Amino acid sequence: MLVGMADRSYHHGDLRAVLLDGAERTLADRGTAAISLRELAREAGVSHAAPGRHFKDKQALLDALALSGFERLRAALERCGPEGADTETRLLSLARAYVGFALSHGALLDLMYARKHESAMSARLATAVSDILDLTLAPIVQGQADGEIIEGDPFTIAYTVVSTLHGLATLSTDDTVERVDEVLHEVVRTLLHGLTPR
Amino acid sequence: MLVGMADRSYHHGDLRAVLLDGAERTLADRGTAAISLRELAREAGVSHAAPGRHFKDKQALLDALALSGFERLRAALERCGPEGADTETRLLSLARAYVGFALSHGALLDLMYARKHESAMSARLATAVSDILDLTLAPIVQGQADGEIIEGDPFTIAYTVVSTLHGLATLSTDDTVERVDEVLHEVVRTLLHGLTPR
DNA sequence: TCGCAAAGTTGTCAATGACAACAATGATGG
DNA sequence: CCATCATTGTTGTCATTGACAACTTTGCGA
Repeated sequence: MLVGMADRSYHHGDLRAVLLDGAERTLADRGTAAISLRELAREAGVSHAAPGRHFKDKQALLDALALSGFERLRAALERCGPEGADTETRLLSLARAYVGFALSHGALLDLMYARKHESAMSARLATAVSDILDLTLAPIVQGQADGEIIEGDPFTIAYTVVSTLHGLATLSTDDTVERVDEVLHEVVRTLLHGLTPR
Repeated sequence: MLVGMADRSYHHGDLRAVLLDGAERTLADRGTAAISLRELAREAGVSHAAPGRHFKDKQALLDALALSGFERLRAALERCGPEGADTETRLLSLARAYVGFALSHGALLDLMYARKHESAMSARLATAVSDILDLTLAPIVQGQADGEIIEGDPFTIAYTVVSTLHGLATLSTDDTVERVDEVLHEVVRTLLHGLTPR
């Protein structure tokens, strides 16, 4: 039985990652409150105190999970970026990626933006949020260079865009994918052209 | 000692409300995980099982708290509405109220939109969200009637506006009030006039 | 190879949420 | 007026949990 090296001796070798995986699964289908260090330990085939070697706290594990979420969200946003395209295409692509992440990792997104992280970790999380902001900054600056986006502090504009995407992603939970994509188009259109008649 | 009728006999008379108040205080300064039914009971001067008479579950208490949050948010949005004003003024007012709520009740807002409520309660919460949406629908419809807002499904437009406000409110936690108000203006301006040059 | 740090183990403790069985209270209707 | 009975609170108990302390195994590097 080489399956997943189920029978290791003493040293697990990969416990930290296994704990994070298990925590994310529990988070996704039973919520944050259902995450139990002891249960994760049992599932990993390890003693109840073993998780303590990798996470000083339950909160430390949640923080690590949040950080991992930010890294994956950033990767998804980076991956989706057609750099050469026009501003509308780029924004639509970003919006789809963000909302897509929210739809498939809703509970994780909640955790990522939860206002309860440890102070030591919150600096790293702030950096992670800032990285996300930077990813939307690029299309804005490019758009301004091309004359497709109005003048103004690009940081503020990017913040506006991220706010909108994040709000949309947060609210897009119960609706169907079709409905979400419809609203998503409208949101990007509004961002670019506004609500007032031209 | 008549202070707060500290010595009632057997029947507390107001336990449910006291528990909710205590839970909200704990939520605000120590986070959701720190809410303990037993601790709330102790603070209320009541036995450890008494909360069970009012909330079948810890989750039931959290759900009730979320619902109360939605009611207060709705009240704040209703209260702020200068009905006669132009669209920009109304939207700015709504945005200030929403972000103001987020700044003073951040953890509660997280709880309100947390993806983990009981199915029985989630219907009521969905209604609460829908009520909020309705409040932004009014200015949109009015704006359309006045020719200040473009044609189009007012529900979709309102959804867009709420998304933006909610995203802004969610992200406006660490920043200073001045910064928030600056971004808030930019967001409303963008909503109305768009990011592309005219 | 010796020593030591990393990683895992057992044992324990107080706190918690949930539940069951019981008691006090006060409202209602006969 | 008072018997009944639902409401609300109480005590007792249990399994689970997070945290910690003390100890062991492992493997790496000086």
